[in-house]
Amino acid sequence: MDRKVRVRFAPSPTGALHIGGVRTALYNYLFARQNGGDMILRIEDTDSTRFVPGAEEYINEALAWLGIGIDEGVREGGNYGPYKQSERRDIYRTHVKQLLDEGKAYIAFDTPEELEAKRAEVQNFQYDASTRMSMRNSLSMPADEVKTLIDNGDKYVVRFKIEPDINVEVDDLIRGKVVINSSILDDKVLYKSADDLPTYHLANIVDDHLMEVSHVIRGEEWLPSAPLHVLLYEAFGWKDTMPQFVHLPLLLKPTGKGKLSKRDGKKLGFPVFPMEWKDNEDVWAGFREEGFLPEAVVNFVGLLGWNPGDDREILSMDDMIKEFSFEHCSKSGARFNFEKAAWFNHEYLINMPDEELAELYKPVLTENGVDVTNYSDDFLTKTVSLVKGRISFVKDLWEQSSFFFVAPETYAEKDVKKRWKEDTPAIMNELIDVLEGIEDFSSKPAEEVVIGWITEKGYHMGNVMNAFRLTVVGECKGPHMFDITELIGKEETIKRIKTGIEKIG
RNA sequence: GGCCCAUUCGUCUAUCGGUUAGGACGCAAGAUUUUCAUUCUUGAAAGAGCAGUUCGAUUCUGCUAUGGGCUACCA
Repeated sequence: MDRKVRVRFAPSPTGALHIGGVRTALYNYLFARQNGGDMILRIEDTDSTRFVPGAEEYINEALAWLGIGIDEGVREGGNYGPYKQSERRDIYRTHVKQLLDEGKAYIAFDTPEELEAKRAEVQNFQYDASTRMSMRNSLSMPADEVKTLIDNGDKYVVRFKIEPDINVEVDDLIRGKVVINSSILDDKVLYKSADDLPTYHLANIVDDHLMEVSHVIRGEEWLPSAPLHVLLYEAFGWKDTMPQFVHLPLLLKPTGKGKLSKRDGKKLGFPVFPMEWKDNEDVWAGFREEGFLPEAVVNFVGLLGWNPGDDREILSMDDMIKEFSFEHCSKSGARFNFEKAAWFNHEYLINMPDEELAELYKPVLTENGVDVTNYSDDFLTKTVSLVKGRISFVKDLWEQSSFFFVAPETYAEKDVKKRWKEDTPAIMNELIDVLEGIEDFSSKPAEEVVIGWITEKGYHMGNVMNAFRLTVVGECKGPHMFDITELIGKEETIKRIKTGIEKIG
Protein backbone atom coordinates (compact mmCIF):
# COMPACT_ATOMS: atom_id res chain seq x y z
CA MET A 1 0.00 0.00 0.00
CA ASP A 2 2.61 2.46 -1.03
CA ARG A 3 1.11 5.83 -1.57
CA LYS A 4 2.45 9.23 -2.33
CA VAL A 5 3.89 11.08 0.61
CA ARG A 6 1.68 14.04 1.42
CA VAL A 7 2.16 15.96 4.63
CA ARG A 8 0.60 19.04 6.04
CA PHE A 9 1.50 21.80 8.40
CA ALA A 10 -1.73 23.00 9.92
CA PRO A 11 -1.35 26.02 12.16
CA SER A 12 -4.22 27.93 13.59
CA PRO A 13 -4.02 31.67 12.93
CA THR A 14 -4.23 32.72 16.55
CA GLY A 15 -0.90 34.53 16.69
CA ALA A 16 2.66 34.44 15.48
CA LEU A 17 4.22 31.19 14.41
CA HIS A 18 6.14 29.98 17.42
CA ILE A 19 9.61 28.44 17.09
CA GLY A 20 8.15 25.05 18.05
CA GLY A 21 5.74 25.40 15.16
CA VAL A 22 8.66 26.26 12.95
CA ARG A 23 10.28 22.97 13.83
CA THR A 24 7.09 21.01 13.13
CA ALA A 25 6.80 22.74 9.76
CA LEU A 26 10.47 22.06 9.06
CA TYR A 27 10.24 18.32 9.79
CA ASN A 28 7.16 18.06 7.61
CA TYR A 29 8.99 19.85 4.84
CA LEU A 30 12.15 17.74 5.17
CA PHE A 31 10.16 14.54 5.06
CA ALA A 32 8.11 15.69 2.07
CA ARG A 33 11.17 16.75 0.07
CA GLN A 34 13.11 13.63 0.96
CA ASN A 35 10.33 11.48 -0.41
CA GLY A 36 9.36 13.57 -3.39
CA GLY A 37 6.06 14.29 -1.68
CA ASP A 38 3.80 17.27 -1.27
CA MET A 39 3.84 19.83 1.52
CA ILE A 40 0.45 21.30 2.33
CA LEU A 41 -0.21 24.41 4.40
CA ARG A 42 -3.69 24.27 5.85
CA ILE A 43 -5.11 27.09 7.93
CA GLU A 44 -7.12 25.74 10.84
CA ASP A 45 -9.35 28.63 11.74
CA THR A 46 -12.24 26.76 13.28
CA ASP A 47 -12.21 28.82 16.43
CA SER A 48 -13.87 32.02 15.34
CA THR A 49 -13.31 33.58 18.75
CA ARG A 50 -9.54 33.32 18.62
CA PHE A 51 -8.87 34.61 15.14
CA VAL A 52 -6.03 37.13 15.02
CA PRO A 53 -5.70 39.45 12.02
CA GLY A 54 -2.34 39.23 10.31
CA ALA A 55 -1.46 35.84 11.73
CA GLU A 56 -1.94 34.01 8.45
CA GLU A 57 0.23 36.49 6.58
CA TYR A 58 2.84 36.15 9.29
CA ILE A 59 2.91 32.37 8.90
CA ASN A 60 3.37 32.64 5.16
CA GLU A 61 6.12 35.20 5.44
CA ALA A 62 7.95 33.33 8.17
CA LEU A 63 7.98 30.06 6.25
CA ALA A 64 9.18 31.86 3.14
CA TRP A 65 11.99 33.57 5.06
CA LEU A 66 13.12 30.24 6.47
CA GLY A 67 13.06 28.56 3.09
CA ILE A 68 10.32 26.11 4.00
CA GLY A 69 8.51 25.74 0.72
CA ILE A 70 4.81 25.06 0.41
CA ASP A 71 3.36 23.10 -2.50
CA GLU A 72 -0.32 23.48 -1.76
CA GLY A 73 -2.12 26.08 0.28
CA VAL A 74 -4.31 29.13 0.34
CA ARG A 75 -1.79 31.13 -1.69
CA GLU A 76 -0.32 28.30 -3.72
CA GLY A 77 -3.59 26.70 -4.69
CA GLY A 78 -3.90 22.97 -5.40
CA ASN A 79 -6.40 20.26 -6.24
CA TYR A 80 -7.58 19.63 -2.72
CA GLY A 81 -8.80 23.06 -1.69
CA PRO A 82 -10.05 25.15 -0.13
CA TYR A 83 -7.09 25.12 2.23
CA LYS A 84 -8.72 27.24 4.87
CA GLN A 85 -11.08 25.40 7.14
CA SER A 86 -13.55 28.24 7.51
CA GLU A 87 -14.20 27.86 3.79
CA ARG A 88 -14.99 24.17 4.06
CA ARG A 89 -18.20 24.37 6.04
CA ASP A 90 -20.25 22.39 3.51
CA ILE A 91 -17.80 19.55 3.60
CA TYR A 92 -17.90 19.32 7.38
CA ARG A 93 -21.66 19.57 7.52
CA THR A 94 -21.98 16.62 5.15
CA HIS A 95 -19.64 14.53 7.23
CA VAL A 96 -21.26 15.44 10.52
CA LYS A 97 -24.60 14.46 9.05
CA GLN A 98 -23.17 11.13 7.97
CA LEU A 99 -22.09 10.28 11.52
CA LEU A 100 -25.44 11.46 12.85
CA ASP A 101 -27.38 9.35 10.36
CA GLU A 102 -25.31 6.31 11.19
CA GLY A 103 -25.84 6.77 14.91
CA LYS A 104 -22.15 7.39 15.55
CA ALA A 105 -22.74 10.86 16.84
CA TYR A 106 -25.56 12.67 18.57
CA ILE A 107 -26.90 16.14 19.18
CA ALA A 108 -26.42 17.71 22.63
CA PHE A 109 -28.12 20.80 24.01
CA ASP A 110 -26.22 21.25 27.25
CA THR A 111 -25.01 24.81 27.41
CA PRO A 112 -21.44 25.66 28.37
CA GLU A 113 -22.82 27.05 31.62
CA GLU A 114 -24.64 23.83 32.40
CA LEU A 115 -21.55 21.80 31.73
CA GLU A 116 -19.47 24.06 33.91
CA ALA A 117 -21.95 23.67 36.72
CA LYS A 118 -21.92 19.92 36.26
CA ARG A 119 -18.14 19.82 36.46
CA ALA A 120 -18.17 21.89 39.61
CA GLU A 121 -20.76 19.60 41.13
CA VAL A 122 -19.41 16.21 40.10
CA GLN A 123 -15.74 15.56 40.58
CA ASN A 124 -14.00 14.36 37.42
CA PHE A 125 -17.18 14.66 35.44
CA GLN A 126 -16.81 13.35 31.93
CA TYR A 127 -19.39 13.46 29.14
CA ASP A 128 -19.28 9.82 28.06
CA ALA A 129 -21.17 6.53 27.91
CA SER A 130 -21.64 6.50 31.67
CA THR A 131 -23.15 9.97 31.89
CA ARG A 132 -24.63 10.90 28.54
CA MET A 133 -28.08 9.48 29.30
CA SER A 134 -28.46 11.92 32.16
CA MET A 135 -27.64 14.88 29.97
CA ARG A 136 -29.76 16.81 27.50
CA ASN A 137 -29.15 15.19 24.15
CA SER A 138 -30.76 13.32 21.30
CA LEU A 139 -30.00 10.03 23.00
CA SER A 140 -31.77 10.89 26.23
CA MET A 141 -34.62 12.99 24.85
CA PRO A 142 -37.63 12.10 22.70
CA ALA A 143 -37.11 12.71 18.99
CA ASP A 144 -39.89 15.27 18.69
CA GLU A 145 -38.48 17.31 21.53
CA VAL A 146 -35.10 17.33 19.85
CA LYS A 147 -36.70 18.48 16.64
CA THR A 148 -38.61 21.23 18.42
CA LEU A 149 -35.47 22.56 20.04
CA ILE A 150 -33.60 22.59 16.76
CA ASP A 151 -36.49 24.25 14.95
CA ASN A 152 -36.58 26.76 17.76
CA GLY A 153 -33.04 27.72 16.92
CA ASP A 154 -31.59 26.41 20.18
CA LYS A 155 -27.83 26.15 19.98
CA TYR A 156 -26.49 22.65 20.06
CA VAL A 157 -23.33 20.69 19.46
CA VAL A 158 -22.74 17.33 17.86
CA ARG A 159 -20.85 14.88 20.02
CA PHE A 160 -18.99 11.77 18.97
CA LYS A 161 -20.54 8.70 20.55
CA ILE A 162 -17.62 6.75 21.87
CA GLU A 163 -18.18 3.09 22.73
CA PRO A 164 -16.69 2.32 26.13
CA ASP A 165 -13.98 -0.17 26.97
CA ILE A 166 -12.37 -0.59 23.60
CA ASN A 167 -8.60 -0.75 23.45
CA VAL A 168 -7.55 1.73 20.82
CA GLU A 169 -4.15 1.30 19.27
CA VAL A 170 -2.15 4.20 17.88
CA ASP A 171 0.90 3.42 15.84
CA ASP A 172 3.48 6.18 16.10
CA LEU A 173 6.65 6.27 14.05
CA ILE A 174 8.67 7.73 16.92
CA ARG A 175 7.03 6.11 19.94
CA GLY A 176 5.82 2.79 18.64
CA LYS A 177 2.43 1.43 19.66
CA VAL A 178 0.43 3.34 22.21
CA VAL A 179 -2.69 1.64 23.54
CA ILE A 180 -5.37 3.38 25.49
CA ASN A 181 -8.86 2.40 26.61
CA SER A 182 -11.75 4.28 25.04
CA SER A 183 -13.48 4.62 28.43
CA ILE A 184 -11.14 7.43 29.40
CA LEU A 185 -12.16 9.39 26.31
CA ASP A 186 -15.10 11.74 26.48
CA ASP A 187 -17.74 12.23 23.83
CA LYS A 188 -15.86 14.97 22.05
CA VAL A 189 -17.66 17.88 20.50
CA LEU A 190 -17.30 17.62 16.73
CA TYR A 191 -19.46 20.50 15.61
CA LYS A 192 -20.93 23.68 17.04
CA SER A 193 -24.17 25.03 15.60
CA ALA A 194 -23.43 28.41 17.15
CA ASP A 195 -20.86 29.28 14.50
CA ASP A 196 -21.59 26.44 12.09
CA LEU A 197 -18.02 25.20 12.40
CA PRO A 198 -16.48 21.89 13.37
CA THR A 199 -13.93 21.54 16.14
CA TYR A 200 -10.33 20.66 15.44
CA HIS A 201 -10.85 16.93 15.74
CA LEU A 202 -13.53 16.55 13.10
CA ALA A 203 -12.06 19.07 10.68
CA ASN A 204 -8.63 17.56 11.03
CA ILE A 205 -9.70 14.02 10.23
CA VAL A 206 -11.97 14.99 7.37
CA ASP A 207 -9.36 17.24 5.79
CA ASP A 208 -6.46 14.86 6.21
CA HIS A 209 -8.53 12.17 4.57
CA LEU A 210 -9.84 14.31 1.73
CA MET A 211 -6.41 15.83 1.12
CA GLU A 212 -4.92 12.34 1.04
CA VAL A 213 -2.43 13.10 3.75
CA SER A 214 -0.10 10.15 4.27
CA HIS A 215 1.75 11.24 7.40
CA VAL A 216 0.52 13.38 10.23
CA ILE A 217 3.61 14.95 11.78
CA ARG A 218 2.68 17.12 14.73
CA GLY A 219 3.57 18.06 18.29
CA GLU A 220 3.34 15.69 21.21
CA GLU A 221 0.46 17.67 22.67
CA TRP A 222 -1.72 15.79 20.21
CA LEU A 223 -0.76 12.33 21.37
CA PRO A 224 -3.59 12.08 23.94
CA SER A 225 -6.19 12.79 21.29
CA ALA A 226 -4.69 10.47 18.69
CA PRO A 227 -6.88 7.54 19.84
CA LEU A 228 -9.92 9.72 19.30
CA HIS A 229 -8.69 10.42 15.80
CA VAL A 230 -8.22 6.72 15.13
CA LEU A 231 -11.79 6.12 16.28
CA LEU A 232 -13.00 8.85 13.93
CA TYR A 233 -11.21 7.30 10.96
CA GLU A 234 -12.90 4.03 11.86
CA ALA A 235 -16.29 5.67 12.20
CA PHE A 236 -15.98 7.13 8.72
CA GLY A 237 -14.74 3.84 7.32
CA TRP A 238 -11.37 5.28 6.39
CA LYS A 239 -9.23 3.02 8.53
CA ASP A 240 -7.42 1.59 5.50
CA THR A 241 -6.10 4.95 4.39
CA MET A 242 -5.52 6.39 7.81
CA PRO A 243 -2.32 8.44 7.82
CA GLN A 244 0.75 7.36 9.70
CA PHE A 245 1.08 9.28 12.98
CA VAL A 246 4.28 10.92 14.13
CA HIS A 247 4.31 12.86 17.39
CA LEU A 248 7.27 15.14 17.94
CA PRO A 249 8.64 15.92 21.40
CA LEU A 250 8.03 19.43 22.66
CA LEU A 251 10.37 22.38 22.95
CA LEU A 252 10.93 23.28 26.59
CA LYS A 253 11.84 26.47 28.40
CA PRO A 254 15.61 27.14 28.66
CA THR A 255 15.29 27.18 32.43
CA GLY A 256 12.59 26.18 34.80
CA LYS A 257 9.54 24.16 34.00
CA GLY A 258 7.13 23.78 31.17
CA LYS A 259 7.09 24.14 27.46
CA LEU A 260 8.53 27.15 25.73
CA SER A 261 6.17 30.12 25.63
CA LYS A 262 6.34 33.56 24.13
CA ARG A 263 6.75 35.04 27.60
CA ASP A 264 10.04 33.18 28.01
CA GLY A 265 11.62 35.10 25.19
CA LYS A 266 10.73 38.37 26.78
CA LYS A 267 11.92 37.27 30.19
CA LEU A 268 15.23 35.80 29.09
CA GLY A 269 15.97 38.22 26.30
CA PHE A 270 15.89 36.13 23.18
CA PRO A 271 13.35 35.58 20.43
CA VAL A 272 10.90 32.71 20.26
CA PHE A 273 9.39 33.91 17.00
CA PRO A 274 11.07 33.74 13.60
CA MET A 275 10.23 37.35 12.90
CA GLU A 276 9.08 40.31 14.89
CA TRP A 277 5.45 40.15 15.95
CA LYS A 278 3.27 42.93 17.25
CA ASP A 279 0.50 42.12 19.71
CA ASN A 280 -2.11 44.58 20.81
CA GLU A 281 0.26 46.13 23.28
CA ASP A 282 3.50 44.25 22.89
CA VAL A 283 6.28 43.88 20.39
CA TRP A 284 7.92 40.47 20.35
CA ALA A 285 11.46 40.08 19.09
CA GLY A 286 12.13 37.88 16.08
CA PHE A 287 15.16 35.85 15.08
CA ARG A 288 15.32 37.78 11.86
CA GLU A 289 15.41 41.18 13.56
CA GLU A 290 17.96 39.95 16.09
CA GLY A 291 20.35 39.30 13.25
CA PHE A 292 19.92 35.57 12.74
CA LEU A 293 20.43 34.12 9.31
CA PRO A 294 17.54 31.91 8.23
CA GLU A 295 19.98 29.09 7.44
CA ALA A 296 21.27 29.19 11.00
CA VAL A 297 17.78 29.15 12.48
CA VAL A 298 16.79 26.20 10.32
CA ASN A 299 19.97 24.34 11.23
CA PHE A 300 19.62 24.99 14.94
CA VAL A 301 15.93 24.21 15.14
CA GLY A 302 16.37 21.13 12.98
CA LEU A 303 18.83 19.68 15.47
CA LEU A 304 16.49 20.23 18.41
CA GLY A 305 15.05 16.76 18.61
CA TRP A 306 16.72 15.20 15.62
CA ASN A 307 20.29 14.34 14.64
CA PRO A 308 21.89 12.84 11.56
CA GLY A 309 23.22 9.89 13.53
CA ASP A 310 26.79 11.14 13.69
CA ASP A 311 28.74 14.16 14.94
CA ARG A 312 27.86 16.58 12.16
CA GLU A 313 26.18 19.75 13.34
CA ILE A 314 26.47 22.22 10.51
CA LEU A 315 23.85 21.01 8.08
CA SER A 316 22.22 22.84 5.22
CA MET A 317 18.59 22.39 4.32
CA ASP A 318 19.67 20.02 1.55
CA ASP A 319 21.82 18.02 3.97
CA MET A 320 18.88 17.67 6.30
CA ILE A 321 16.53 16.66 3.51
CA LYS A 322 18.97 13.89 2.67
CA GLU A 323 19.61 12.72 6.21
CA PHE A 324 16.28 13.21 7.94
CA SER A 325 14.66 10.23 9.55
CA PHE A 326 12.18 9.60 12.34
CA GLU A 327 14.44 6.91 13.78
CA HIS A 328 16.83 9.66 14.79
CA CYS A 329 14.17 11.82 16.36
CA SER A 330 14.36 11.87 20.12
CA LYS A 331 11.42 11.00 22.32
CA SER A 332 11.92 13.59 25.02
CA GLY A 333 11.49 17.34 25.01
CA ALA A 334 14.43 19.55 24.11
CA ARG A 335 15.42 22.68 25.97
CA PHE A 336 15.85 25.73 23.87
CA ASN A 337 19.36 27.14 24.36
CA PHE A 338 20.14 30.60 23.10
CA GLU A 339 23.94 30.30 23.40
CA LYS A 340 24.00 27.43 21.01
CA ALA A 341 21.69 29.21 18.61
CA ALA A 342 24.12 32.14 18.62
CA TRP A 343 27.01 29.79 17.91
CA PHE A 344 25.22 28.42 14.85
CA ASN A 345 24.74 31.94 13.60
CA HIS A 346 28.44 32.64 14.17
CA GLU A 347 29.35 29.60 12.08
CA TYR A 348 27.13 30.68 9.22
CA LEU A 349 28.42 34.24 9.38
CA ILE A 350 32.11 33.32 9.18
CA ASN A 351 31.48 30.89 6.35
CA MET A 352 29.60 33.44 4.31
CA PRO A 353 31.54 35.20 1.55
CA ASP A 354 32.98 38.50 2.85
CA GLU A 355 31.24 40.42 0.07
CA GLU A 356 27.84 39.19 1.26
CA LEU A 357 28.62 39.97 4.87
CA ALA A 358 29.72 43.44 3.86
CA GLU A 359 26.32 43.95 2.22
CA LEU A 360 24.56 42.92 5.42
CA TYR A 361 26.79 45.32 7.35
CA LYS A 362 25.77 48.38 5.34
CA PRO A 363 22.43 49.01 7.06
CA VAL A 364 24.11 48.63 10.45
CA LEU A 365 26.70 51.23 9.45
CA THR A 366 24.00 53.60 8.33
CA GLU A 367 22.21 53.13 11.64
CA ASN A 368 25.40 54.17 13.38
CA GLY A 369 25.66 57.35 11.39
CA VAL A 370 28.21 56.20 8.84
CA ASP A 371 27.70 57.34 5.27
CA VAL A 372 28.45 54.11 3.45
CA THR A 373 28.81 55.86 0.12
CA ASN A 374 32.14 57.18 1.41
CA TYR A 375 33.54 53.67 1.44
CA SER A 376 34.29 51.28 -1.36
CA ASP A 377 32.92 47.76 -1.34
CA ASP A 378 36.53 46.63 -1.21
CA PHE A 379 37.12 48.60 1.99
CA LEU A 380 33.99 47.15 3.58
CA THR A 381 34.83 43.64 2.50
CA LYS A 382 38.32 43.86 3.98
CA THR A 383 37.02 45.35 7.21
CA VAL A 384 34.51 42.58 7.59
CA SER A 385 37.08 39.89 6.86
CA LEU A 386 39.31 41.18 9.65
CA VAL A 387 36.70 41.06 12.39
CA LYS A 388 34.10 38.49 11.42
CA GLY A 389 35.67 35.79 13.57
CA ARG A 390 34.71 37.79 16.64
CA ILE A 391 30.99 38.09 16.10
CA SER A 392 27.83 36.07 16.41
CA PHE A 393 25.50 38.61 14.84
CA VAL A 394 25.83 41.12 12.05
CA LYS A 395 25.09 43.97 14.41
CA ASP A 396 28.13 42.97 16.54
CA LEU A 397 30.31 44.05 13.62
CA TRP A 398 29.96 47.66 14.67
CA GLU A 399 31.42 47.13 18.11
CA GLN A 400 34.31 45.25 16.56
CA SER A 401 35.08 47.60 13.71
CA SER A 402 33.73 51.09 14.45
CA PHE A 403 37.33 52.40 14.57
CA PHE A 404 37.68 51.75 10.86
CA PHE A 405 35.06 54.44 10.32
CA VAL A 406 35.35 56.86 13.20
CA ALA A 407 38.36 58.00 15.24
CA PRO A 408 38.22 57.27 18.98
CA GLU A 409 36.94 60.07 21.16
CA THR A 410 37.70 58.48 24.47
CA TYR A 411 40.46 56.14 25.53
CA ALA A 412 39.98 53.10 27.74
CA GLU A 413 41.14 54.10 31.19
CA LYS A 414 42.44 50.68 32.10
CA ASP A 415 44.61 50.48 28.98
CA VAL A 416 45.89 54.03 29.36
CA LYS A 417 46.97 53.25 32.89
CA LYS A 418 48.80 50.16 31.74
CA ARG A 419 50.39 51.34 28.50
CA TRP A 420 50.67 55.14 28.54
CA LYS A 421 53.92 55.99 30.36
CA GLU A 422 55.63 59.28 30.96
CA ASP A 423 57.85 58.96 27.92
CA THR A 424 55.08 57.73 25.64
CA PRO A 425 54.17 61.09 24.05
CA ALA A 426 57.79 61.56 22.96
CA ILE A 427 57.96 58.06 21.51
CA MET A 428 54.64 58.58 19.73
CA ASN A 429 56.01 61.75 18.16
CA GLU A 430 59.00 59.73 16.97
CA LEU A 431 56.59 57.13 15.61
CA ILE A 432 54.85 59.83 13.60
CA ASP A 433 58.17 60.69 11.95
CA VAL A 434 58.83 57.03 11.23
CA LEU A 435 55.39 56.60 9.67
CA GLU A 436 55.78 59.75 7.59
CA GLY A 437 58.80 58.19 5.96
CA ILE A 438 57.08 55.00 4.90
CA GLU A 439 56.41 54.81 1.15
CA ASP A 440 54.36 51.64 0.96
CA PHE A 441 51.86 51.89 3.81
CA SER A 442 50.40 48.41 3.32
CA SER A 443 50.45 46.03 6.26
CA LYS A 444 53.65 44.00 5.80
CA PRO A 445 56.11 46.71 4.69
CA ALA A 446 54.84 49.21 7.25
CA GLU A 447 55.15 46.61 9.98
CA GLU A 448 58.76 45.86 9.03
CA VAL A 449 59.75 49.49 9.25
CA VAL A 450 58.04 50.16 12.57
CA ILE A 451 59.25 46.95 14.22
CA GLY A 452 62.74 47.67 12.91
CA TRP A 453 62.64 51.12 14.49
CA ILE A 454 61.40 49.83 17.87
CA THR A 455 64.09 47.14 17.92
CA GLU A 456 66.82 49.51 16.89
CA LYS A 457 65.90 52.00 19.62
CA GLY A 458 65.53 49.22 22.15
CA TYR A 459 62.02 50.31 23.09
CA HIS A 460 59.58 48.03 24.85
CA MET A 461 57.64 46.37 22.08
CA GLY A 462 54.43 45.86 24.05
CA ASN A 463 54.29 49.37 25.42
CA VAL A 464 54.97 51.13 22.15
CA MET A 465 52.64 49.02 20.07
CA ASN A 466 49.83 49.24 22.60
CA ALA A 467 50.19 52.98 23.00
CA PHE A 468 50.04 53.17 19.22
CA ARG A 469 46.91 51.01 19.26
CA LEU A 470 45.39 53.13 21.97
CA THR A 471 45.58 56.26 19.84
CA VAL A 472 44.19 54.56 16.75
CA VAL A 473 41.54 52.26 18.24
CA GLY A 474 40.83 53.85 21.61
CA GLU A 475 41.54 50.68 23.53
CA CYS A 476 43.72 47.61 23.41
CA LYS A 477 41.65 45.43 21.16
CA GLY A 478 41.14 44.64 17.53
CA PRO A 479 42.90 42.90 14.68
CA HIS A 480 46.53 43.13 13.67
CA MET A 481 47.67 46.77 14.04
CA PHE A 482 49.09 47.20 10.56
CA ASP A 483 46.04 45.66 8.92
CA ILE A 484 44.11 48.48 10.53
CA THR A 485 46.52 51.23 9.50
CA GLU A 486 46.66 49.94 5.94
CA LEU A 487 42.90 50.33 5.67
CA ILE A 488 42.53 53.72 7.31
CA GLY A 489 45.66 55.08 5.60
CA LYS A 490 48.74 57.03 6.57
CA GLU A 491 47.11 60.40 6.93
CA GLU A 492 44.33 59.23 9.24
CA THR A 493 46.76 57.10 11.27
CA ILE A 494 49.06 60.04 11.98
CA LYS A 495 46.14 62.32 12.72
CA ARG A 496 44.89 59.89 15.33
CA ILE A 497 48.26 59.59 16.97
CA LYS A 498 48.47 63.37 17.24
CA THR A 499 44.99 63.57 18.72
CA GLY A 500 45.90 60.83 21.12
CA ILE A 501 48.98 62.61 22.36
CA GLU A 502 46.93 65.72 22.92
CA LYS A 503 44.02 64.08 24.66
CA ILE A 504 45.79 61.50 26.77
CA GLY A 505 48.64 63.83 27.58
C1' G B 1 -7.07 13.85 40.76
C1' G B 2 -7.21 10.63 36.05
C1' C B 3 -4.76 9.13 31.48
C1' C B 4 -0.58 9.20 28.22
C1' C B 5 4.62 10.15 27.04
C1' A B 6 9.50 10.59 28.55
C1' U B 7 14.41 10.28 31.72
C1' U B 8 22.91 9.84 29.25
C1' C B 9 27.66 15.72 31.25
C1' G B 10 24.57 22.55 33.03
C1' U B 11 22.33 22.32 27.65
C1' C B 12 21.68 19.63 22.61
C1' U B 13 22.95 14.71 21.73
C1' A B 14 25.83 9.60 19.99
C1' U B 15 25.54 4.47 21.72
C1' C B 16 20.55 0.18 18.77
C1' G B 17 23.71 -6.14 25.52
C1' G B 18 30.27 -6.27 25.96
C1' U B 19 33.14 1.31 24.68
C1' U B 20 38.59 4.27 29.02
C1' A B 21 30.21 6.13 27.61
C1' G B 22 31.89 9.81 22.02
C1' G B 23 30.85 14.83 19.91
C1' A B 24 28.99 19.98 20.16
C1' C B 25 27.58 24.61 22.99
C1' G B 26 28.96 26.81 27.41
C1' C B 27 32.77 26.82 31.34
C1' A B 28 38.11 26.45 33.17
C1' A B 29 43.42 26.08 32.27
C1' G B 30 47.66 26.24 29.08
C1' A B 31 49.99 27.55 24.34
C1' U B 32 50.07 31.31 20.56
C1' U B 33 49.75 36.87 19.94
C1' U B 34 52.72 43.75 20.17
C1' U B 35 46.38 44.13 22.41
C1' C B 36 41.59 42.02 22.55
C1' A B 37 39.64 38.22 20.03
C1' U B 38 40.53 34.08 16.98
C1' U B 39 43.07 29.48 16.66
C1' C B 40 45.23 25.15 18.92
C1' U B 41 45.82 21.82 23.12
C1' U B 42 44.07 20.10 27.64
C1' G B 43 40.58 19.71 31.63
C1' A B 44 36.15 19.42 34.75
C1' A B 45 31.35 17.42 33.59
C1' A B 46 26.46 12.18 32.55
C1' G B 47 23.66 6.84 32.32
C1' A B 48 17.45 9.42 38.29
C1' G B 49 16.88 5.38 42.17
C1' C B 50 15.76 0.26 43.36
C1' A B 51 14.79 -4.58 41.89
C1' G B 52 14.84 -8.29 38.03
C1' U B 53 16.35 -10.87 33.12
C1' U B 54 21.45 -12.06 31.47
C1' C B 55 27.97 -14.71 31.69
C1' G B 56 27.44 -9.31 31.07
C1' A B 57 23.32 -3.97 31.29
C1' U B 58 23.12 3.11 29.77
C1' U B 59 20.77 -0.30 26.35
C1' C B 60 15.45 -5.32 27.94
C1' U B 61 11.29 -5.73 32.06
C1' G B 62 8.89 -3.92 36.55
C1' C B 63 8.34 -0.46 40.49
C1' U B 64 9.50 4.36 42.54
C1' A B 65 10.97 9.28 41.73
C1' U B 66 11.25 13.33 38.58
C1' G B 67 9.96 16.05 34.17
C1' G B 68 6.45 16.92 30.29
C1' G B 69 1.70 16.71 27.82
C1' C B 70 -3.56 16.09 27.79
C1' U B 71 -7.95 16.17 30.60
C1' A B 72 -12.73 22.85 26.75
C1' C B 73 -18.59 24.22 22.36
C1' C B 74 -8.89 26.02 21.95
C1' A B 75 -5.93 24.33 18.60
